Amino acid sequence: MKTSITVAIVEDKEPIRQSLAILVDGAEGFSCQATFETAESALDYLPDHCVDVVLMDIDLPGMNGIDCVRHLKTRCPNTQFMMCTMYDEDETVFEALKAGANSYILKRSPPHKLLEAITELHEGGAPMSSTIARKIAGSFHVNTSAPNELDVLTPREREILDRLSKGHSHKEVANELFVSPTTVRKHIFNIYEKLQVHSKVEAVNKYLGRK
Amino acid sequence: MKTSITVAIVEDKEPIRQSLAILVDGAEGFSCQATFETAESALDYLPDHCVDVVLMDIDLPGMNGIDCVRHLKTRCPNTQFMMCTMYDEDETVFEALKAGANSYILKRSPPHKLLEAITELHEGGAPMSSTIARKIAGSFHVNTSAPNELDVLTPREREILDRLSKGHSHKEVANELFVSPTTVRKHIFNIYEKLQVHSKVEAVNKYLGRK
DNA sequence: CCGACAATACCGCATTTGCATGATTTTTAA
DNA sequence: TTAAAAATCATGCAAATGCGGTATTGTCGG
Repeated sequence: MKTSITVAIVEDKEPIRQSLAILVDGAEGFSCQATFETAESALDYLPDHCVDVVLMDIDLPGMNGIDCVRHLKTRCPNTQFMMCTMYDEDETVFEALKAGANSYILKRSPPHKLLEAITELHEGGAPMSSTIARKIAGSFHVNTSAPNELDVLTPREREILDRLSKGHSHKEVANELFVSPTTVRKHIFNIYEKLQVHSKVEAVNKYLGRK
Repeated sequence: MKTSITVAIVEDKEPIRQSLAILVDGAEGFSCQATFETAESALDYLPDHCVDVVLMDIDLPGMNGIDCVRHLKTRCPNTQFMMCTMYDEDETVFEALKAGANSYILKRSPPHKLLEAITELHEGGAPMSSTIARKIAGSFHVNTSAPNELDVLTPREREILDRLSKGHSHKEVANELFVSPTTVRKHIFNIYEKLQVHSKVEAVNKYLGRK
């Protein structure tokens, strides 16, 4: 007989917490080990009683679910965290992933989907509600049709800018490329003109695509 | 009667292409509009005959599937691209997402899963094979247990570093903060010592968390 | 109370950098 | 083939920067 997936639930609203617990505990192969009303109580208990999966609400009184995950993840590295919330705002999603969550599903998902997701999470997947998954995938997309400012630079200029971006000085770049420092300075001057900037930091910011 | 999801397939290996086409065309609600052996032939045909979903192999002779997506995405903005490949290497996955793919599944997925994924993709989801999804989610994770180098900085130093990161000079920062330029220089000097760097660009790189 | 630290400020020096002007050679594109 | 663009190098100046030392004031924890 294979052992059940152990689950904990962090959710402040009584009825939801109860029904989640009943759903999990009633299903074959799942075992609800603990439920918490607050992030603080979860932080108190879970580090000493690690479970396989934690269902974490985000909108909690006091500490929110994301910060709770951030703290727990370091103490329970083998626990998987499933954010379980009403909202699908961009920032919340990405903050949760940064904090260490491996799954993000909306509460409106039907019960059987939730159990499926828990299983998938435990088996090494990262189940996401479809709108969330689309957001995440889309966040990588870079619009190639929008002409990149850097296109106006020549390959040589990009080469030099790349080394500047690593913190190298005029002289260092000159040595690396086996050219005169004055040549490098000339290139940098040209780069500044093309990018409409007046210092290394500004140029590097544009190069690395941060505003 | 609702219309079928129109599909195109780009896959160089004959048997796989055939069986995918048969699978898609044979299923209720799906219609395989075209199949291609190469990225080039797909680029030639698809812009004038946009479909709902394209199943794209990555490892193609000539142009690879990722570059093919990059080009097609701008011409068929409403088409969804599903990368469909044997491998799950990190770089490939992220390059595909950057190129505009919304889904990435491994060929070893069973047929019914593939059809499910096409439907989910068409309905606004971003179906991923579980190992892929985990990679993507994990790519956001920042290890908070590793003490942040920036923690050694005082609030004032961070304030100054933040302005430096925007490309401001000593003097500008001094004016913004209503302190003497020499004070700012002293702070910067201290920052350099704490972060073990020797130039603005290096300091800003550390501040913005880019190596 | 005292020591540690943060924030403020100044002086000075050598180097780096931003900006201007000009020139030669090679490569690329029209 | 001819013109434009890119890459190379030089000279010079003024300002910005990196590095070192020193000093005053205020805050905070032991």
